[in-house]
Amino acid sequence: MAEPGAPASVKEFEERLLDVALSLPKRLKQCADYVAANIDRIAVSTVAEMAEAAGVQPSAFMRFCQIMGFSGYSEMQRLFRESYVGGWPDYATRLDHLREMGENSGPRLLAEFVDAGRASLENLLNTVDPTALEQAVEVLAGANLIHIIGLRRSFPVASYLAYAFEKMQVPAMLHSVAGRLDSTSAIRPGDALLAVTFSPYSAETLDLVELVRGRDVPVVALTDASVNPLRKLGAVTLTVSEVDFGAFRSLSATLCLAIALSTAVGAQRRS
Amino acid sequence: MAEPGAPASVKEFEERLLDVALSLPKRLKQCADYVAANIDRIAVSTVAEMAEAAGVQPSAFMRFCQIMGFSGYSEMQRLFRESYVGGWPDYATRLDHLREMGENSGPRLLAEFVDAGRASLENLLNTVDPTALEQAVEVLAGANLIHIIGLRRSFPVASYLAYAFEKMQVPAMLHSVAGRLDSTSAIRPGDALLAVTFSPYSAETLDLVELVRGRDVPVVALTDASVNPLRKLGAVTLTVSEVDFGAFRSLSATLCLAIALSTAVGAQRRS
DNA sequence: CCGAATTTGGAATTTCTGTTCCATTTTGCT
DNA sequence: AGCAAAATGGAACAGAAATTCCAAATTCGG
Repeated sequence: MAEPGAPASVKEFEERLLDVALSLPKRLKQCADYVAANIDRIAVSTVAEMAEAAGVQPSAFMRFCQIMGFSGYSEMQRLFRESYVGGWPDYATRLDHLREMGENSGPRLLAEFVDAGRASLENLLNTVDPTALEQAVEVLAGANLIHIIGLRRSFPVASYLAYAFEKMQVPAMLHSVAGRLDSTSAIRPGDALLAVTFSPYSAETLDLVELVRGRDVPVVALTDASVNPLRKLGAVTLTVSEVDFGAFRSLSATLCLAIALSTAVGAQRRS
Repeated sequence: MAEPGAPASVKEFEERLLDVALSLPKRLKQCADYVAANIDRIAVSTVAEMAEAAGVQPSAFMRFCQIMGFSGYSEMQRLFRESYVGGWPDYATRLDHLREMGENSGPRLLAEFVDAGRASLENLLNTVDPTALEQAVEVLAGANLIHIIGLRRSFPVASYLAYAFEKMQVPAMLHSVAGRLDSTSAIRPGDALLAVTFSPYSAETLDLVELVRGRDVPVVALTDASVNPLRKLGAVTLTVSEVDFGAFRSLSATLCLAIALSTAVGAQRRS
């Protein structure tokens, strides 16, 4: 029953996985990736479930098990069922557990930020006005070229938006102040500006918004709840309030809105 | 399928168990007692195994399941399997359906991404190894200068890290390939490299990791759970598994980990 | 102590899951 | 481009597990 080369522990299993993963054809690599990311599911799932979740046929998953050194799925599953040591605590208890750790230890901070992030996401659905969101999608989908600006803390968001648009082949341009190369003349009628800014608002961003409004270019703003100058300038404003922990603000909610926005724009363009 | 009076959570199950346990005949009481003491086995055992361990016939155990309000063992087991994996529905297929249905309105997408983000964050606590995290903090806190690299999809994360370190006055340098200005000679002994990369891994990042490993500079990698080449190169690896669906990858969990990591490093430096 | 009701054991049945096999497609090489 | 080898998808098969059913055993009231 126990194959000669079969991993005898979860650790051995992981090592084996690393070994073989790189030289695997497409479908089998999918299995390896899914298993790596969801290793704890093996104990409680059927082949059919695993295969579907990995996006392959059950037969492909079987082959994967055999490559890992087992006679089949059942044998592989046995390894994980046996090493299953009583119910993993649920999210809440795990969180509590991590919180009890040392003051500023990494795990402790992680628990706090995860919690803050979750709270932010929950809030997000309440604070974002659906009408404004659809309006924003409309504006951006109708633009020839989408200009994106976001500096300092907002820069990660801005760069993510640029990446997402590029992926969906939506014409977009990321403006930055690197090297003081303004590219303001690239912003032309028919375009739109997507500005990301949070208090304290950077002057460069506000200046740019003001400038393009003067050229009748529509502006969509991703910003926080405080009353800010952007609304006055006639921007479609999407409000995000992040729950912060300590002095640091997670960007979970902001990025989530950014993905939703860019995906919606991409979808609308296509149709 | 779902019986009207069936427990919908492990908690409800336990309550119900207490209720019925006293008024049970001998064999069924045995079942109740064994289940009470080994509640976590339900997820990974067959009826036959449970029955034998409880010292009864399978049919007796079946009757016990029915008394607990389920249609049979399978239904009871499903409750425990689902609670074990923290049930995150299959977002890949869900988004697939969304796309097929042409349901791409902004608000609808936002709700989906919020949900996916929340699940990712919960999962983060499972996938990140606390020991590895502390090790990573150790390595980075001890470095003279922290070099950060992350391209394409990982660039937002890398730039966020650079911003956070700067805010905390931790010496850090963001490497980019803009203008093909490699700054590899800036990486010197005593420094550390923080690499952010997700499948498909960019060659530039892998090359840089390999290069600095040759100089005995320690590497911390923020990456996904897919089996990847970084581990082999001796990097401290922090794994995040997030829902990946083409361009639609949320970065909620990744950024959360990034903040926790950078904050912890900042705190450790100060002390 | 007898008889009805309840509980129990175990075999028969059915459903579902793991596994295998082979035709078709894809990949890699000359 | 054409061929051989490898990989893949899907359906058919085998096996194991859940479930049911009923006869035998036990319990309990009279």
